[in-house]
Amino acid sequence: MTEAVLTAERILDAAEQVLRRYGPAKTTVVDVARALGVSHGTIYRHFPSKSALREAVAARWLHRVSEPLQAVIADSAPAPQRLRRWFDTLMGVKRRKVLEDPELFATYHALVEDAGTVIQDHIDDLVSQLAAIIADGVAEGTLSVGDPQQAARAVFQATVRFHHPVHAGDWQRPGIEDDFDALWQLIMAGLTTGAPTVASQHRPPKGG
Amino acid sequence: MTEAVLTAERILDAAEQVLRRYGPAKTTVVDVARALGVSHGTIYRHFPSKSALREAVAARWLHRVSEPLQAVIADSAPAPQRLRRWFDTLMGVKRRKVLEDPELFATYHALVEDAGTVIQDHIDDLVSQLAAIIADGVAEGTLSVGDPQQAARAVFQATVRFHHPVHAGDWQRPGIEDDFDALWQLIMAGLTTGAPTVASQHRPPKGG
DNA sequence: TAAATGACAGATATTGAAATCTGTCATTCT
DNA sequence: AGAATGACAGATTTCAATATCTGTCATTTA
Repeated sequence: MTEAVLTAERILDAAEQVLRRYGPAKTTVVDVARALGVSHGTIYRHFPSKSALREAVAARWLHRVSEPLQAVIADSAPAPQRLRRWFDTLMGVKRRKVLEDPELFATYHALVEDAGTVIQDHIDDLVSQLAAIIADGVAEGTLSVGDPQQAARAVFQATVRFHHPVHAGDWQRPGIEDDFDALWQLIMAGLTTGAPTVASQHRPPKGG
Repeated sequence: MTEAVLTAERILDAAEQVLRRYGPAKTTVVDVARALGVSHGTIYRHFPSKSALREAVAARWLHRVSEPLQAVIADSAPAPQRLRRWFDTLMGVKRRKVLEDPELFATYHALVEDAGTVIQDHIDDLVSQLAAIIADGVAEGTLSVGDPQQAARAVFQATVRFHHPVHAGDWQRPGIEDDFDALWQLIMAGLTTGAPTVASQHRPPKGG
């Protein structure tokens, strides 16, 4: 029946299908193998363990999130507009995913949660994209910050509620768009003030 | 043995003890009653249901968080300092709780999670406190924002990663203090720029 | 008579035996 | 030979029988 050679890619496709159907808790390697019409031992020729397979699925999913954002960076609009569009795109993609299929979204979130370094790599990627836009803004004079990399991290953290999956429940609330607009106003004000590079101006007491 | 009259307060005390010992999943009304040396039916004369009891425990816990922050507001220092101290206090309290007894922290977090309106009330309380400080700052000329209430909401959201319990895992990471300093710098820059009152300067496309 | 009890019904949780899963590897297939 | 298989051991999960829990209320206690 299935003529094509068995590749890691095909296994990932099958794994996605099965995960979509059974969810992250019930999906087994045997299920994935059955979906492909092979024995489960064969899967282990391509992935060293079940969790490696899950990680690969998670990584591919995250890549699908970060890829469309590259297009925004390539754009020639001024940095402030691109920055806003970058977030609108990021939030739009995630929001759409939750609304369309909350269960599937939860599935991928669970996958990512115990996927080792995959999340951190993804976040680093996103922050780098932000830093690139902010650096452009500094170059063209539309933004004014000391250290674009640091500013990018700060902006990413400030917006956590609007893109981190644990807050997905909030994304359907009524006032959420106004909330983001208010936050955006604060952030843009902060990014156009010409902040110094050095970090700490006042340290909290350390001991417990 | 136990001479004192049975009050709601005493039940809450006992419930806390039992929760501390058994965790939120294993704690039963029977356990709480046993700890007090009464029958479980008696508990229901003071609380209409188990979840009402849990809510009351959660509310009391949250109150213990928001109360010490009132002292910061009463202080006479300039608003920017008070604002920073307010956050240092809030984050300090939470951080200490997680470090001292992560399991107990998780217990209370679970309690609060399914405690109905209790969380929202608590957040509203905190944001009001922030708004008060920011309004003072505007009055004394050390801060400059259009709408203190809106600014307070924005600041609270921007700092979510540093006080929302779902992010507690991050609080022990090495760079966390620098992260907050960078964010704080952005926020303070935003709060001293004299932003307009109206919210939206550019709306994202709505449809999916 | 106001507060507390404890037996009860229906709902929920625990438990341990049986079934299934993961990961390995000697063997089979092409 | 290189790829795939499937039986196997130990770990994990399922499932149904059993026990416990929640919330009520007629009765007891002080």
